[in-house]
Amino acid sequence: MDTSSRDKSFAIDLNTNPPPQNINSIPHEMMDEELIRMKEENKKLTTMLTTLCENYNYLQTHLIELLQKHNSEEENSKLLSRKRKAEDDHYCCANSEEVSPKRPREIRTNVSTVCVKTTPSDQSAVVKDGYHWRKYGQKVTRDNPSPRAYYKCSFAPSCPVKKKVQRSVENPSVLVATYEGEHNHPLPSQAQVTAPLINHNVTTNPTFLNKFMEDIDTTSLQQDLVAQMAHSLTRNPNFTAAVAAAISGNFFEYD
DNA sequence: CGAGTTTGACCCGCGC
DNA sequence: GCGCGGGTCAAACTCG
Repeated sequence: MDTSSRDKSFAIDLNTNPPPQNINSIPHEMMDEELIRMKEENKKLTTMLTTLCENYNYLQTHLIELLQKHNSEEENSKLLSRKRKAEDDHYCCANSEEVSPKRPREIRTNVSTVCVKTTPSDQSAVVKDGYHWRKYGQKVTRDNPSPRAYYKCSFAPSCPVKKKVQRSVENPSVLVATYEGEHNHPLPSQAQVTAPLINHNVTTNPTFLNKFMEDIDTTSLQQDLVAQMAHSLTRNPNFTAAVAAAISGNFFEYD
């Protein structure tokens, strides 16, 4: 996302009155009035921002649905590929009893992929999702130089959920976590959850999403928005003067 | 000392 | 049948 272009679209003209030359000459009544007006304006801005975020979330959800549809269509067109055949075998076994007697084949139910953007300095392949995971293996796969880590849910001993975490080939700053199965226990802690880029079930190849999702990280966008607004507000001399007036007004009240 | 991680070995399915 | 590659196991190791 281009920040410079957003500068203009998010610029806010508060249209506040210019500050008087001598702040002490303002009557208290006027200061109070101004303070109330600023509070109302602040409330309006908060409402605007909330609406903006809601609209954004709605659009993101809608877009993910469209991407899922797009990917499933793409998958259907590759029926003869080798990998596809292997996946078909996996899924057909979910409905059949023909499994190996030595090691029962994994029944892939509820496979979901979650992409999490990490900071470039963060080299750990850890996706904090609130659950407790125990690493039981690591492999370097052929199609990706980054090692793939294998985790089992360790919160409940009987929990069948497994997780694979690997950095994206296209964008190493994006961690791709693949979850298999369903937790048979409640979420241990929701406080530790980091905002994933996608928290919907996406049974598709995540690489297509990665490039796109880089740009719409929820957390960073909200931070960007706040930064943008703060930047616009602090650059507006009328706003800074009004804030100064309001603050000094408060000081007068305490005098 | 227990829980979690590392890592080499092993298992198994698949393609040739 | 053989080799390759992904997934799992388990002993050794680390850490709090």
